[in-house]
Amino acid sequence: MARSTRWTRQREAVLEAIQQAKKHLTAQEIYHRVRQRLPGIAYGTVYNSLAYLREAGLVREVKLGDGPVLYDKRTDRHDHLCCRRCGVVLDYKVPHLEQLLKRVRRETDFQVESAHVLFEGLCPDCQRSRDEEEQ
Amino acid sequence: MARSTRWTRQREAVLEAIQQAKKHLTAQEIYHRVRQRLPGIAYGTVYNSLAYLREAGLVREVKLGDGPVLYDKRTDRHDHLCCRRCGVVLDYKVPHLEQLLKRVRRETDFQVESAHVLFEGLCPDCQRSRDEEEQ
DNA sequence: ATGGATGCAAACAGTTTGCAACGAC
DNA sequence: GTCGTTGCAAACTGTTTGCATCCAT
Repeated sequence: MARSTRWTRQREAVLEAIQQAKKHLTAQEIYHRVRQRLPGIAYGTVYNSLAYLREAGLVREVKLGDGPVLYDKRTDRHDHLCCRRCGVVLDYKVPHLEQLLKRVRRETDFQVESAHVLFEGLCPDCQRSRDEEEQ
Repeated sequence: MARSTRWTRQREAVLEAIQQAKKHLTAQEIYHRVRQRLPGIAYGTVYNSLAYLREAGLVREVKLGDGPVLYDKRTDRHDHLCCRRCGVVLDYKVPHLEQLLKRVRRETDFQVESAHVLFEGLCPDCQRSRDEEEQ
């Protein structure tokens, strides 16, 4: 239970890196981007900042099962599509998820609080690449 | 692309450990259980066996985002409930998932092939523990 | 007898931790 | 001035890899 209070240049820079990115970033990618503004920042500080920002509800973690955790500027509940060939990640919000949660609560003894849905398949680019290879 | 062909004592023992377990096992748990039958087996061999069994469709990996991969004797498509307090994992099959896949295919450019749903909440035991603490 | 699988150990990736020095409050 | 945060490095967990030996075919 960290009782984090201080707003530092490092935390600000990490938050901005995530908010300015056009895609979901790994801690490593954040580290390299933030280093251009704060060349002295340490890896540990990036992780510390990410934990702080997550607890503060300013960013969200995305865990895909494979590879490192991704950091997402979008903080509302949503789901993801992941390309099994190139790994690109897109947002997608499963509709009426609350209905499914109610159903699971009814059918099981679990007090279900949330759900994460991960779709896997081929992104548009990789569909094209595969089509070309097959010709 | 490994072209695995040989059925060894080690692979048989790893498969049986998974099939006899009443819960999903980590590689470490499998290692310790198999060691009672084959005391000489190496960690690397457990991982090798698990990769073989997964490719052969005899076991399934369960990735919960946190912690090590779990191995599941159930090989049909299904989903999981995970307790956020004690980590216990239960199976649950989301109904009509194919309908949702079709919808996602329609609404996105992705060629969606599969989905994994992870529900989080409190298992019955942890609901009880929490109720006691609050009294 | 062949070469895929094993046992062992070292390497690896991602993340966390310990601690003295620093800086936000 | 306090004490939470930083930078640095070492530790840690889970998994993969390299290689000589072994054994399933």
